[in-house]
Amino acid sequence: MDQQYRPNQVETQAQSYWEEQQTFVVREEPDKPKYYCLSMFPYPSGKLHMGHVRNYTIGDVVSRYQRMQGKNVMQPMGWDAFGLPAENAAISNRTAPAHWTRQNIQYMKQQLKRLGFGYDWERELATCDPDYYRWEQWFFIQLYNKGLVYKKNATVNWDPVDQTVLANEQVVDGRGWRSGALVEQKAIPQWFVRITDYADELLQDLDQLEDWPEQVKTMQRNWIGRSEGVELDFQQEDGEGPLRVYTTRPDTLYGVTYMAVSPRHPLAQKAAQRHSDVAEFVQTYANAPVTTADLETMTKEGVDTGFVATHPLTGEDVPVWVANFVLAEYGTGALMAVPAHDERDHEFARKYHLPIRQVISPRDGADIDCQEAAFTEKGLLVSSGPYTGMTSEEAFEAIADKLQKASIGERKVNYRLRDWGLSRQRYWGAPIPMMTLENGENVPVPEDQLPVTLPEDVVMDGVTSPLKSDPEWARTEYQGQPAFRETDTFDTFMESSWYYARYCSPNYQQGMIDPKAANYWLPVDQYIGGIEHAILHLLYARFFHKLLRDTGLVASDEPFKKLLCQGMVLAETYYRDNDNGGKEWISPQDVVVERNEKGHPVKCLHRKDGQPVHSGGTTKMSKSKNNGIDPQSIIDEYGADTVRLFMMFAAPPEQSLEWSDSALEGAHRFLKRLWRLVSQHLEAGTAGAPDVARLNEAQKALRRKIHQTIHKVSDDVSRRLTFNTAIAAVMELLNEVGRFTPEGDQGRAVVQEALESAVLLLSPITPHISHSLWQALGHEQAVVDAPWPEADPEAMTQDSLEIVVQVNGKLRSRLTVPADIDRDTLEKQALADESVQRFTEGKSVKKVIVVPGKLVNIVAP
RNA sequence: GCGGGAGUGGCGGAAUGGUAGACGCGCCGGUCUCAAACACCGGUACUGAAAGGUGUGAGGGUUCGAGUCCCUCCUCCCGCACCA
Repeated sequence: MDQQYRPNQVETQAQSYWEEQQTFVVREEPDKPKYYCLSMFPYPSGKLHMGHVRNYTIGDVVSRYQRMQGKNVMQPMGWDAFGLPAENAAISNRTAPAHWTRQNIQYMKQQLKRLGFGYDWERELATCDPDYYRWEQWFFIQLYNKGLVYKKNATVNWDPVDQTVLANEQVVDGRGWRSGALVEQKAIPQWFVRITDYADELLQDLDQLEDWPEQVKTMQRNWIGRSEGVELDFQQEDGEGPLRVYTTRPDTLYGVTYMAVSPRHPLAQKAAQRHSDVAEFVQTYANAPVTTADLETMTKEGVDTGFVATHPLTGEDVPVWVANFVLAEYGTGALMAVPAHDERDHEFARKYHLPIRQVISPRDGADIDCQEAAFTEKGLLVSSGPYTGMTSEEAFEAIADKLQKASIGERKVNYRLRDWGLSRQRYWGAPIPMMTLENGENVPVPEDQLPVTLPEDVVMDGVTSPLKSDPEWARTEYQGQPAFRETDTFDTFMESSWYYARYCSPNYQQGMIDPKAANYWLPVDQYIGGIEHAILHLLYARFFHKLLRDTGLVASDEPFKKLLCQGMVLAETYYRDNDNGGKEWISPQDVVVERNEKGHPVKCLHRKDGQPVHSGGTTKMSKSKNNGIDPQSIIDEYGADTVRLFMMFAAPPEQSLEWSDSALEGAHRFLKRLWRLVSQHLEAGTAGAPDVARLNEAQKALRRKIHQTIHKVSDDVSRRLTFNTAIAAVMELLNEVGRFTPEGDQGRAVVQEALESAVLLLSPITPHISHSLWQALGHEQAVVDAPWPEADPEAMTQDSLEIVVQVNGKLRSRLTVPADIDRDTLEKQALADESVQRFTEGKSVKKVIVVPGKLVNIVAP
């Protein structure tokens, strides 16, 4: 074999083998256990970034491992092709979004192939293809016919200069990113799907997802935000009937000292007509930022409407305020404020000198001062009329009953989750298949007219969607009468909510999903993607799966059995101060770090001019900080295996990963070392399997290490998904091989076994070099088709063990003892140990704790 | 603001309640070389001559034993519904 490791040659060779053999093309094989491994598909933004490389390497490692387990593995890939960036690129490059997108797909596909990922490319799909989105349109109509879709007014960011709707991302400090105009809120009719109908099931079924990270499930639970409370009326003369509020704490009803409504609440609007200060306030917040984050970080402000409401139990007058922190969309858009027992109400009451009335006291009788701070726990009722003395729980029931009997309130389950708004006023998306008749009635596009195709040959002016600026596109007919097409397109989350199911039968023409294929492959066994998708994408996909199930298209309840959320890819940042007070960011690849003799960094210099630069800390790779590393240049220089190995070794998958040029070189060095060890071994030809009975101690020890490594790596790769520790274990094995002197046939045989094991264990991570080395080690069958090695328990057994001896939990000695030592003997030996006695001298031994095979702890206080 | 994470040598990280720092990077020393690069071998938490002592963001607690579990706090990161 070649003495030198030439990654380019090795990788081309392996890749053409897979291509010729169609290694990764799969179909349903009912007799074989299936494994569906899915990585979140990329948005075709131009070229792969390091985050993609990380995501897809993890998926490929899992897939190749499962394949070696004998599974029928499907690993598909496709393109989340609709979205805002294509429109922006189209404007600046003067190309049509479709053209730009398809060009990017072509380039990125070739990059993915260069990285050696084992995808079944016959299943490739792009969401911008009419063959894909036609089924989405079809499905939307099914939902419409089931009554799960409805139209209502909802607000959007409106740029009054460009006369266009802006995405939240396009609003910077309350202004349109292009025009700079102050953004307004505008209510327009939009389509919604009733995800709240499924809120309870989406919540309940989280318990089924045993192999999802607990943190993701917790985030989804909180996002759905189920709460049990009471909706009740405060009589009110000035509005359109009583003022209805929702509360989870009816036990605090006697502590209500004011009411607060959202600036968009009808009562606020009414008060605005009468009082100029209210009008001004409502006006200010009508155009206020819409994101929840902005809303909730604003300082809490309000104004008295001058209206009063009547307390349903005491009959007292309660003032009604308008407050900026009341969410129009949650509950009834109005709340009863109990400043003594709610922190936000408390802060607001203190600011506007509203009364604070304590009605709950702590169960343990502790002294509290509600004027100083809100007491938000449940407890015992005080100053609450007939309910005084009850517990919060008792009072909840009693007060709810009372309100219900008087027909002024009822128990109500509320969700923080809101229905999913599907409409986007943009061009580059799937057209919503609806029409409006001249009488204003909305009707779905008849099925035989699907798909409603998006025209692709368009010119973007940067302001108006081509669908909206061309009146001819919308003009159509419905049963002989004139009709107008919906010019809004779908939220791109629609496409990414069911792509995993379409991969099972990507070319199926008779329907959305071929049930036979879907029920073989689904659910996805392992799903991998960024943590940033923990809530929205993953919740929408779970919802869609239940919709698919209820339409009879899939049989399972949940789409993704096991979930892995990988961390971000970070890199060091460097900068120099500009003349104009800004910062000039310098690529980490242009910076040399000088170190002192202890290896501590002392200064950072620019590679080109040798002048110092400042270190700006480690952050997510981004254009703005100029700290992105292009994967392509790294692949060109070191090869795909080195990049894959580095990515898997530098951090466990859930954590963020810091880019490091020298660690990358370390990964490359390791592969060169592996290559050299194999090539040195093969100078004397291949060797057969060792004869276990004839091994000497050193050979037995190396063989023990081999099987311990197989055991550890198997667990790391399959159960823990900690590829970093798996690689570390193989490195340890190779370090031992390097120290080992092969003597005779048996010595060479053990080395052969060690090298073969290392190649097999690494093959999911570095498949190309493994392909070559496996061949060189004398195998006809390609490594990709080889089975995963099994650890031999016999080889792992040890005759003697090292036991740690502690005195009062501190390490004092180590004993080498026979593996089958009994407890008493071990205890005696530990107590007799010289360095143990130094610490137990003059003390009485109270207790001895023995952890078999591990440690002895002597308690002698 | 709310919700979810994370904090361990000079750096990335390991330690699945039981030896803190595996493995790698960096650095130091050595071998090879005319020399350099590559490669290989050895060392490397801090402190101390040694015995030992001290160390996992800060403070408290549970335990024979805590980086790991619990409470309070600090810092950083992610998400917040029209970025994907």
